[in-house]
Amino acid sequence: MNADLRETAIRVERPAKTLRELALEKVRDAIVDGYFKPGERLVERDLCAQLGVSRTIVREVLRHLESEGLVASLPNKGPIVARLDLEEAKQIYEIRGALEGMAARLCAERRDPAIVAALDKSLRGIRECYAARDMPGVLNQTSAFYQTLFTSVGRHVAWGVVNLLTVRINHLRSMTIKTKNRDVEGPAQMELIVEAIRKGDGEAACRAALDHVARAAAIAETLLAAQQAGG
Amino acid sequence: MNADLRETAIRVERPAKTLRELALEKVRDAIVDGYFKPGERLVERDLCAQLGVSRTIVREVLRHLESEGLVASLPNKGPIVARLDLEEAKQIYEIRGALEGMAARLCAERRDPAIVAALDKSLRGIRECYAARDMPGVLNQTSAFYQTLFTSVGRHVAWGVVNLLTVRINHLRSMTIKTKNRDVEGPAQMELIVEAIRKGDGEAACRAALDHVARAAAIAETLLAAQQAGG
DNA sequence: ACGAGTATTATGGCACACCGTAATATGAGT
DNA sequence: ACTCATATTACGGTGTGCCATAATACTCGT
Repeated sequence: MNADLRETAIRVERPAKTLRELALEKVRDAIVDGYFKPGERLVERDLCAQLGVSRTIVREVLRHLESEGLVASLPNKGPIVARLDLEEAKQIYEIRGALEGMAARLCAERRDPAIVAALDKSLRGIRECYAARDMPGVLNQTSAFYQTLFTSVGRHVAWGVVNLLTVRINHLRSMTIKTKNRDVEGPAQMELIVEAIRKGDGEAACRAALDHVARAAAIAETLLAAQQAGG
Repeated sequence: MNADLRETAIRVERPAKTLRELALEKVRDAIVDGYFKPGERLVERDLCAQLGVSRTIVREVLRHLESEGLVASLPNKGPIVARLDLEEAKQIYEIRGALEGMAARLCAERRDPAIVAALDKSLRGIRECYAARDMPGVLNQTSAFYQTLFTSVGRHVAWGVVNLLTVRINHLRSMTIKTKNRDVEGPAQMELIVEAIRKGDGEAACRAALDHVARAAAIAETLLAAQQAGG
């Protein structure tokens, strides 16, 4: 019967996802985008008011973000936005290097032109976003590039790990891509990855991926050091 | 029949850390140890009764375990114990290989006798536990071995990732170490890692670590395949 | 001005109540 | 007796008020 069809017409913007998931994304974005600053306290009942949801939801969201490493909980104080220290950031870049190198090698050994085509497409997208000064677009396309690298060889778990770690250094990523010359240097390094994969040279692909991450890490380290000194 | 037994078996004791942390560990252990079987539904109100805590806690714990990958949530059905499929397990072993190889390489390059001594100590512990048929001990000592590998070169984040992934394949680990000859083969492979580190040969250490994980993965794959076939 | 006692604030935790949905049981009509 | 429709139940999703406790702010008496 069309009963539910009729109901959907007047339905009150009933989100497909649960409130919890929506709230989770809101808060995560708020932290990642810097709306909530590192070290800032996240008061449950304040969040309830801001999000327009109940404490139940807020608490579950905070717990979730805690397990993602975006939120830390001080004993007898409550949750705060996690601080990112230089050492942790370096380790995250290092892990990304290990996993992205592995994925690049696997892509190369697969010798599938479709993979190369997909990577090329993302790479073009990155260059276009850079040209248009669309920095969020650059991040998205970069994520798409690496997502292809992992999922085209079926490495969904590794992609999940990389994603989990990446949100923690997101603001570093935003700063890194705005660095002078990064708009040509970054895509050039990714081009090397794609080329190695095109040639089926796993070793070179792995090395190129490592180089790219290492460079990003170096830039991030400089930024973070300067930020801690000057800020 | 054993309703009482089931209810009291994993009940939390109040003191010490927050109830939430205690409950989290209880439920995680219950899943890891197979007290809750894969695919089994985790009914919130039942868990409240079994753990002796409120729904608030139970829900936060379930959320946490969900983000750890130990629990999955079916839409409009609720949480169940996550099933582990062969493909996922293989990927987890692969990631462990990448990270443990990296850590082993770093240990070798550090050329610190204290690291070798600590690894040797864990290795001896493993052999002793094998000799005493103390299988939980074997797992603990093996964890200690790898913890040393990571944390002695300061790679706490990577160790966290490995830990996170390892709980998901814990029952495979338990089965793997009970395999015929694993009591001599496993320690022998770990000995190779230690030897390479002692010699300061990063490349060999990395390879040895990869070999060890690869062997464990192969055993696990056989077991899992047999298990799925046999039922 | 200082210190003790008190009020406020915030988290941790609990109990309950309500809704929607899915599964199951029940019952009425053929 | 079988089937279909309806009632009931089970359970997650969500909201809310309340209590205990710890930390912090405040106030008052000296």
